[in-house]
Amino acid sequence: MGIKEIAKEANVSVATVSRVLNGTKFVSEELQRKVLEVIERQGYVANHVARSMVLKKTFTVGLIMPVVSELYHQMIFTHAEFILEEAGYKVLVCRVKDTAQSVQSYLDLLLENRVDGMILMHETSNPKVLEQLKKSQIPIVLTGIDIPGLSLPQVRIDDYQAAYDGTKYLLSHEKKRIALIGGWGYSVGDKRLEGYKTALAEAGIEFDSSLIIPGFYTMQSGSQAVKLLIRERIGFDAVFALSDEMAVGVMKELLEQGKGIPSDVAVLGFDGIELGQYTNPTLATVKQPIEQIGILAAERLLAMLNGEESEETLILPHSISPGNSVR
Amino acid sequence: MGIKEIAKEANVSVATVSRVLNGTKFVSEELQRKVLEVIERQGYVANHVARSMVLKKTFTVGLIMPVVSELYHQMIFTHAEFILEEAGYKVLVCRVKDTAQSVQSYLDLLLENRVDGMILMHETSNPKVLEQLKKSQIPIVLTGIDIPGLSLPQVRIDDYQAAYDGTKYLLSHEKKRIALIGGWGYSVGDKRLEGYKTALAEAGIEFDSSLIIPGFYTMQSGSQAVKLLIRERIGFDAVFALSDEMAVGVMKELLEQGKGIPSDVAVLGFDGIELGQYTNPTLATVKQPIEQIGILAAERLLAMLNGEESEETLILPHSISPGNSVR
DNA sequence: CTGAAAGCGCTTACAG
DNA sequence: CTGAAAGCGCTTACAG
Repeated sequence: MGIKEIAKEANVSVATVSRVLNGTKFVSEELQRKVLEVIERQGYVANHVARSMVLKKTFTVGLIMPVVSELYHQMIFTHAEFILEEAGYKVLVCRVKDTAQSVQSYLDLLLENRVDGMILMHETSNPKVLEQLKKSQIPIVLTGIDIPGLSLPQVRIDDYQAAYDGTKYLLSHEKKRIALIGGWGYSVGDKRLEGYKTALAEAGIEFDSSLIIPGFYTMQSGSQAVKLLIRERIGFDAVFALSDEMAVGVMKELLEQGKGIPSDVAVLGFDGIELGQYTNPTLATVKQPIEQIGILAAERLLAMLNGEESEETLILPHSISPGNSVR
Repeated sequence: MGIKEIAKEANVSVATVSRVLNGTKFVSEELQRKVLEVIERQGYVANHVARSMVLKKTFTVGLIMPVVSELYHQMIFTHAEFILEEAGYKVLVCRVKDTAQSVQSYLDLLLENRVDGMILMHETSNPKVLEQLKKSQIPIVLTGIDIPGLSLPQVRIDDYQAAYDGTKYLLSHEKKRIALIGGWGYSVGDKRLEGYKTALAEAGIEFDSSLIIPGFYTMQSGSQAVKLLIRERIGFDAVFALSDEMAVGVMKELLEQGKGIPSDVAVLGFDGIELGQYTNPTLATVKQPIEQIGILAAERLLAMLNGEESEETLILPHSISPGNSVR
């Protein structure tokens, strides 16, 4: 079953078995053949948990991500995983369902399981978690998020600028009453709100807080936001949803309420997931370089896993992706 | 750093530290307090890989799933994970990108990492893999799939019947030329094809193989299937896409080609993911009990992890979920 | 090139 | 109730 049995049956030492298994040292062809033969015949399966214990390395990376904007996060994960897997790492995914408390427990979980590094895609302001992150012994890269005051490397876009550009885009289409749907109280959302405000101010349009609607970055919450706007009789000629998934919900609800898109209401999304090209109408959106974010986050982590230091923030370019929802 | 340091500092044995850590045996309040104090002060983090080695249990479940029909598989994963997590298990996700070879290597990976059990959502016909699955020492439950000849427990719907019912539904809406898009050569797809054929035969409609289009269960491939049908001038008044994601691609392409849905072409999906209610028009679909599949698969696995035997196949009921894409 | 032995950080019979 | 010690399945200096 174990290396010991293999060794005995092949008439060699466990050291030799270990060496042919890992190719760490030269082993004579004869012994190699003998060992391999026994391994094959016995159907021996190496025990990586024992291996991890002595190496103090699990070849596992922890990934903490929120359960909203699934298509966006999933795509980042997909690209990051591809790189990590190629480098011999597996990934332990933690999907944060609810509150900050949950980030805490996932962090503990990953640490107890001795992941070699972490990709963090979920913001938190929990001071205890922040403290833990700060004195983390393992490399961590923040992906798509910014946790101010933490000197960890980041890979993301400039959310302020992106929202500013998105808002400008809507303004350039003669929109005056732009509802903004997003999650407030977090760094990313708040920065985007600032970008929106700045663009409005520059256009000489007064900020109206009744147009700022809280959303949970799900299709359903996009739909609810529109319901709210209409129920409260808040006039609006555009919706800027801070995730494409919310935008999908927004469009569905608008159509259901008999509104034309974009004739009555223009809709602009955020993220640039594939789905936006398959909706009817197609979705204009502020596009994040999703693939690049995933790849670069993984590569950055790998570099750190290989001993490189990094605190650098990598800001990737966003762009406006046109669609029939804004015209 | 380790339990040994904690023990020394608290003036107790490592056994005692282990006991208060795990609550496995009664420890006097005084020692307990002392140990806890040191643990807290030192910020000790338990090492679960060492723990796993001696316990021969990793509290990890492996999940092998395809990278297509992501929203469907993701939802099953979501529900299964919820149950598993509650029971103290974490899950190691393997997302199969390409061929059968890849299932093989993921299987090896999971076995080497000593997962306690596995949920398999990806079909395979690779004989070596089949052999490995057959003599698996750990519990495995097949989820949403059927691998004939393997006496492993399954949780899924009756794919034959579901496709039969879906086809009947389209037929009852006076559709005569129903294109079927799916993946052939696999158990699930082939069964659905049989259901389709039977329904057609019962309705006295001759089977036309030019209406059977291969697809990869992605939005893009749904779109391509429609392009193919139109390019080849194959007349059709309905499309039965064997995943909702393909159906979304189908609808997008139909609209783009100026076809009315359902006036010119009715579209029926398969799976019943949330997105179908957010498309325009809303998607009629053959609905799988996704939540139940996920939950029951996880519960079944947990039961086996607790020593229960099971080879039972659990067939869950499907249903037709109406939508404006079929009227 | 190969092997004996120590050690990775825990858990748990076994004694006391 | 508590502790000394063996052992989980590996890797790797250290000798030879």
